Amino acid sequence: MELSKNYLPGEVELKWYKHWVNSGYFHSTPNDKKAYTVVIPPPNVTGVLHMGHCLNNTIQDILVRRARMQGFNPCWVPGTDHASIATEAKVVAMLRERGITKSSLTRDEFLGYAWEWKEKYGGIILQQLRKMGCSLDWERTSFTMDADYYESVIKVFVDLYKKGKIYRGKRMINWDVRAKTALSDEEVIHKEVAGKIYHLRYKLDLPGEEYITIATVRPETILGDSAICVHPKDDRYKKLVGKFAFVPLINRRIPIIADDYVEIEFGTGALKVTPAHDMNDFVLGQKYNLEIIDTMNDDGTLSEAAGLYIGQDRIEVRKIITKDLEAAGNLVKIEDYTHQVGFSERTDAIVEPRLSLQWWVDMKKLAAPALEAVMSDEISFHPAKFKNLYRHWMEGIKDWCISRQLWWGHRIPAWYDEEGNFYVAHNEAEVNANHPETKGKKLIQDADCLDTWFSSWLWPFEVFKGLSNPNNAEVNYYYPTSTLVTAPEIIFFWVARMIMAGEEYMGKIPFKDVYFTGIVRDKQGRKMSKSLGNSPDLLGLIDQYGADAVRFGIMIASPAGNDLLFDESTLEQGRNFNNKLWNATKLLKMWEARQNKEGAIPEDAQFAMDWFEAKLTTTQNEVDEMLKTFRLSEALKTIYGLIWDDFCSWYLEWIKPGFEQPMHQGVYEKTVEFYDALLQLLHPFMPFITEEIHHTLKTQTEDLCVKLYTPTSKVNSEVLNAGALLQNVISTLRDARNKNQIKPKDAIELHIQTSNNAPYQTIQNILAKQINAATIQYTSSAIGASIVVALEKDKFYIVANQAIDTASLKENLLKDLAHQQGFLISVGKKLDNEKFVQNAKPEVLAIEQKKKADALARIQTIEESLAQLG
RNA sequence: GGGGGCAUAGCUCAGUUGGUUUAGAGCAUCUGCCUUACAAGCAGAGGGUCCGCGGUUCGAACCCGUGUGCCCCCA
Repeated sequence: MELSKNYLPGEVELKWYKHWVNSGYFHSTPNDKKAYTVVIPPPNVTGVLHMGHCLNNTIQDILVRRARMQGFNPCWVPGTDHASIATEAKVVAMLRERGITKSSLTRDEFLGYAWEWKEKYGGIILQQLRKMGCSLDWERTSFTMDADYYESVIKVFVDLYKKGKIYRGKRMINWDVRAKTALSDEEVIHKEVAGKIYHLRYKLDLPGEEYITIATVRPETILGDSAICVHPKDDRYKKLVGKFAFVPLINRRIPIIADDYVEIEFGTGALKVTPAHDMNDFVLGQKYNLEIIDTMNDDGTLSEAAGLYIGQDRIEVRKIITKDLEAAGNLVKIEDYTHQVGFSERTDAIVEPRLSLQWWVDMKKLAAPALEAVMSDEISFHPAKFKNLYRHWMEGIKDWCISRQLWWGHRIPAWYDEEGNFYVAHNEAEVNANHPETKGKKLIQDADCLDTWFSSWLWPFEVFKGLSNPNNAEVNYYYPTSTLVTAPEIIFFWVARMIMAGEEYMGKIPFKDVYFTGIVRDKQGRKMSKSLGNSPDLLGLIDQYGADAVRFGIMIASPAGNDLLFDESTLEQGRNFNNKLWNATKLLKMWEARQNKEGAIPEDAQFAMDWFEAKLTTTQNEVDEMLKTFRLSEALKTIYGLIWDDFCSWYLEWIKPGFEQPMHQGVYEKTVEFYDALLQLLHPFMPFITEEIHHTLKTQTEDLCVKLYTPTSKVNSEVLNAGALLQNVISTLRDARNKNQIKPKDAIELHIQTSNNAPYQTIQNILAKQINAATIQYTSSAIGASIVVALEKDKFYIVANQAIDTASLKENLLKDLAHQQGFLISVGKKLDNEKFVQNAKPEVLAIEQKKKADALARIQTIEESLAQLG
């Protein structure tokens, strides 16, 4: 079979993915092997594959494939998240295109459209993961709104409510006026905004025309003021505390109070308190039992309670009220002022603090064991630096607002009667059963849904029906899972909460290791986002470079624990690496056809084989260690170097027969064996090409995908040293050739002056081939008219058909000499220091003494060479 | 405002309990080669005040303090 000039990934990838799935390699069922379980961080059902997914899922696939080849029973569970806000937004947009408004539909009608959308467009991302080669168990695809899953979410709500860990409370929440929904703090994006600060004077309830001036960035909220607050130590206002003032325009009488929350230096030092429309003012209001006047409707327009501007949007009102205040003589001045304003992550509307009845989870009770699990390293974070962040957050944890004013999601299982009583239960029948007084009464279920994270925190066990079918064989086998791979930005949204849910419902932590990936940024270091348009088209890249190259490119640029600066050039590097592998295959296929079975294996080939065997084993052990500690990028770099440099550039060249000469069968077979071992090592990172070449090399009895790693043998370090010496000599002599402008085609004669010929004799055939030497001889004295090179204690004389540039030779030797002498001085300083000799460990002392001896020997060699040059 | 992190070659990063030859790799750069696997390649080279300052130590890229500059999270 003729192999193509370059590697062509397209068909190969399709072919093998299909084969792997059809062979059932990715499907797992409990057996007597040890489980290695990974649950995918479920992408939004609306999602399309982006660079973040690519990184995240490549890492998971590497871990899972490696586990498979190590003899574990790996189970990687795919699935999607119903993503209530994002999906509802998509469905609303789809309906708008069809000329339907959400408000014209009943809840059931809307959900009908939503499911229709989900079935049609949802989960595209799962198809895309296949293109990347992800070895997911597709027979286990889960969705956070599957029937069983849905029931479990409800079960958890009811259970936590019964345990007193869920409560209903009027609290300040972030309100998205456009989506008319509550947002969690994490869904609010704070941005610096250039605004104005308004100084307004309030008439005091005292005889005469006296005023107090406050500063505010939100003049439209004065209609909801219930107090003015000053600092108790502020001399300007001390006499006013306990007195009253009138809110401008509406003349409501409000008290002047004192609290050290107020900053004396800020603004005028007097703060208007509007408990219904500011988080901090709300706290003050609670403390001083102030009236709460909610002046805003859920769409951001002013309410009846405002008294003025009813029905107009708060942003418009700001302009109008400013004019009216000015006309009324209450506006003192306006200054420019830059401050932080919260925007909705989803709709970009300015978020309004608003009082609302919401459902909350009391987090303090859940957080304690989850904090302990990470602090005690029962769960290990990689990199460990995230432990600090986690601790800080968990120690200051706030209650979790879990209700969302949406229809797509898990509906809150609470029912209200007409008197305003409410009952939490799994369903209405249960309410009637538990509360006989409700029978016959009209009950209405809470209209709101639960926060999406309230379902995803059950993911690691509910994908195995750990809650809907407790103690089933699967959850007992697969849970706790092994490793969670996720982005650091959802450490609180998701990771922390999964730990809590795991402890609460399974009585066990949900995973042993958490690997936090970096954030994918563009070349300029900007986070990739839709709005910036700096996100490349991943499927296009896969088409262009192949999935293996994309996986390579993204992994080689992903230092453990750091962000990844995505640059397409690493994909090119990946493609080139594919091609390198392909060409090595072509070389081996050529040798396969030219085998010679006669005679013994040549001595130099035997040396090369022994050396590579040792090198391979050493590297396999290194890679093993790196993967154990999640240094994936480093592991890939190591494998890349082993294949490109050690195998292709050194080993294959060392065993390469002369022009059109045969290759000894023993050497050929060993080399195929080596190559296969390399492919196996690389397979988790680049699954497609490795599988393809594995089968191209020879007829195989099993696929690489499921081929078990064999334990490594002991390393012969002596042969490793001999190989390193050979490489060093070759490089040094090639450098000398280059510097003296000896053309690659021109053969040289080499004379070696050494006190010990033996190490050179074993490698001399390889050496001759590698530096294009016609002859290699040993000498005990200097060779005239030659290029002299000093290496360690030995000297090399190159005789070439070429004029010798003594000046540049001398220059090189002098440079080397200066370096060695400088080194000698630094070593000498240490050894001459009595305190060093007294305090240093004996082995350190020995090393320093050896350094000194080596430096002296090298200096002598160089000086002798210089002397010979005259 | 509170908290966390980072700073080593042009770029991206290694550098494990302080001593492993006056710091390593990949990419990029430069020089020479179209050498029968590979120019998507081969061979070789150059390139660093380990952010500044101070301290601990016989010895600091590494430990401590401080300054500067970047990044992230929360308010």
